Amino acid sequence: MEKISVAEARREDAIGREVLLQGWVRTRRDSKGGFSFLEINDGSCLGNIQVVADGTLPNYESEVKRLTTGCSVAVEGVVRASPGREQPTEVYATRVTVYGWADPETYPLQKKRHSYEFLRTIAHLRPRTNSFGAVTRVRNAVCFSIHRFFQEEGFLYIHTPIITASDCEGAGAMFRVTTLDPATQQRLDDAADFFGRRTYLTVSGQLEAEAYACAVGKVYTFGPTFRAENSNTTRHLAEFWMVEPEAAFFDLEDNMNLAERFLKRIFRDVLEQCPEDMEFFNRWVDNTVIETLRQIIESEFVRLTYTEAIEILKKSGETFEFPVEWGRDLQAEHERFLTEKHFRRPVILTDYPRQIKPFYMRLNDDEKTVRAMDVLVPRVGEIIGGSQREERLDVLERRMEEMGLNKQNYWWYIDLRRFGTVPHSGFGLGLERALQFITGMGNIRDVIPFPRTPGSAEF
RNA sequence: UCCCCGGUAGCUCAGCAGGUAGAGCGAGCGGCUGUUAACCGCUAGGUCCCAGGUUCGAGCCCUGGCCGGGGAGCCA
Repeated sequence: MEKISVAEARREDAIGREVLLQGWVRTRRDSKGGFSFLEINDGSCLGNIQVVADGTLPNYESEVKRLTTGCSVAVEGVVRASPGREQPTEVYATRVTVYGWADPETYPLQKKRHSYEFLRTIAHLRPRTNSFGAVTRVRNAVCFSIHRFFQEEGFLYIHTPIITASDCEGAGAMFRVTTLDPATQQRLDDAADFFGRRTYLTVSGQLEAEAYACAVGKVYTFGPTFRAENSNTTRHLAEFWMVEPEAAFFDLEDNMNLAERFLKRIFRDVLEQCPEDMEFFNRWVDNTVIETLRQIIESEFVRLTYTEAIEILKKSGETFEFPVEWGRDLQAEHERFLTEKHFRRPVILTDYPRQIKPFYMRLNDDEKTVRAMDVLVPRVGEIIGGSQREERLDVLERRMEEMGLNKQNYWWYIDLRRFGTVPHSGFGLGLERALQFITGMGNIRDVIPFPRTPGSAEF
């Protein structure tokens, strides 16, 4: 008797083996022929294993026939070829043990489809559904693929701080971190606080990653980031996961090549590793996701400058709600036009006007634009944002002054240019945005286990 | 934060020109079947989001909240 997963038991090479299966009942169908069918799922794959529980089991009447959706069980039995059409194998049970019951009168999950809105209110139980099981497996595959890609490319995985005193300017509002009690201390005294200064949850590990890139060459961070923006959309979370590679001696060209290789690698891996889950998304969520990913893997990303994009938008003849004008940031509608209508594939925009980008991006010789790059994809919009960093001490300091930043707060960052400075580049990928794109899920709250959004931190 | 839309049974929703609450699914029970979103019958189940107001009478109209969804801005 060996303990195996549902995924293993569903494979034909399991036929004939005596096994132990453990999982949760999805549904039970009785046959008055004196036996029951149990569908068992353990999360190892999308599909269930069909268990045939015969009436001769000692606990058949007392327990097996009382099993309902959500009950947890152990099944010992033999894997056989299934005469049914829906599954290659089934398990003929020699023993069924109940771990825990799930009162059908109060158990919220039924064996029919639920709305995502409802499932969000039971985020602790929604991983037991097909949809969220699939999201969970795809998310895992993507994370693994991210690590594999960077490891193979020679990047070192580094850990940048979660609690930070530095503001990666332009990245949005921050959460304060303090041990002071606002109820008893009317005015929060930074010097008296735990760290002796004002601290926040990180909005980006980029600045710290640059320090390591400027020492060990190629690095990446992959961790949680926090934004206190009061934005309520299908594409924003207050807590999300971000991948941020940073590489010394990389110019923007190298950076774009890395980003393109990176995305293609993730998409290819997910199609390979999670075919069943991807079929599920393609069937029930968005019937274009698989084809879209395949096309992207095959095609080359379009690359053009911000200035060229403005020209295309102006000549498009489209009527936009927001005006298209050089020097203004592109709106969601503009990005969508480029990726969904004009090019119909991912687009990398580069060389944005300096005034709409942060201080650390490298200034071009025209003095008007910076070496920024945004990777835009259909439906989701900006999925990657990055740049070649400003490595020239004098230019960096000048730009900080222009933007009214206090240079003392960035003394260590400036040091990286003062001592042995090198050209370097990096970018950030929002993990959940990538997952939205891959799975077709419409709301970012449904691709992270326990979403944090303004006014909502249950669970 | 702004603009729309919504909140009725466990879930998804319907509800008439304001007249006192319904369906499907789910659940319970029974029937039938190597079944597979099973099928057939019966039964139970509701502070119609909350608080005011108008009215003989409010799920429906008005006011103010709360919650959810979509879009926008900001961004990843």
